[in-house]
Amino acid sequence: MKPATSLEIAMDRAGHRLTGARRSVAALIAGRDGHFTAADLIDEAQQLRLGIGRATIFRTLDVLTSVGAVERLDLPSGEHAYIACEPAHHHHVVCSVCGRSADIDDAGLREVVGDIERRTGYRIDDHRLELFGRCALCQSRAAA
Amino acid sequence: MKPATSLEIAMDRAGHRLTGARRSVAALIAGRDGHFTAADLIDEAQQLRLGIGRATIFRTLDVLTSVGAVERLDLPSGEHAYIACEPAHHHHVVCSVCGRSADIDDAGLREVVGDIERRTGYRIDDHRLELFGRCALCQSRAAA
DNA sequence: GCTCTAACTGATACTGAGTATCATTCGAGC
DNA sequence: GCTCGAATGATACTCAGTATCAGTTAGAGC
Repeated sequence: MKPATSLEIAMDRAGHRLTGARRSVAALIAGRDGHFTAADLIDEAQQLRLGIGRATIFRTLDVLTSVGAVERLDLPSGEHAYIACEPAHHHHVVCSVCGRSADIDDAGLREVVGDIERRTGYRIDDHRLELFGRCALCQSRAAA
Repeated sequence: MKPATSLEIAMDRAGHRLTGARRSVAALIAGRDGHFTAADLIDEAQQLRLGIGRATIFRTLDVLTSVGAVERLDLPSGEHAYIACEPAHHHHVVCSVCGRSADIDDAGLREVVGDIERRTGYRIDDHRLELFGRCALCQSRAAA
């Protein structure tokens, strides 16, 4: 079988098999707009009677994360959520009302990190910036 | 009883009682250099036979977090760790070798956030920046 | 198309973090 | 000292995530 969605392509390229279960999970993720938790997918799979095991969903999320097609983020509540995205270094702005998110590139953060390295003496290998707020739509809805 | 450490002062100020258990937990935290997990504290309390329950340690960490004397951070591994710090908005650089951390102030991030707001249309209420790398000491050790 | 095999699967059991409950204890204001 | 509500430890629970394992399947090589 040939890969169809970008999630499937990403798994295929990395040498992972394209099984029925993985396609189903990819489709569930592709049908989502904002971020989602593993529990969300498990619930949905159960409701749709896809016959996919809990463990398989976790495993598929791991694969997609390692491939870079999905990124894990930590909500302020401490929950672990996932989000489908392009496999390049970037960050997310998450709307705390509707859950939708937008990708942002480095946005001048590289300079900030360089400045911090200079001031602290640390050599920084990795960083995560997560932003939480309200998207334009939810703002105008609240104003109305 | 009068509060002694800064952690105790923070709890006292916010109107929380200074109990024996809370003092013990505060002492455990004060005796730590870098970040730590709830499990670390529970283990240590058990080894020292302090007679503090698991639940109490979680509750005390909650109190300290709500008071701002301790901050929760998410390690790249997905673990939840805590770190004692000043109750002002700032970020952390965490050494992935020794676990020690340094506080950093806004470091020009405010401008980056403002820029992102302009470009995405989001109104950003909250942000988290976490940096992981190696501290100066661990770098020179690795070089030797 | 058929065969073969390692990768993958679902079911199940397990672990470990964090929460809820509840009778008992205790800090601190009077 | 007394009082009372906040805090406690023990216990049981929930829920996310992992380990195991026998059975299944994708897809490469023929």
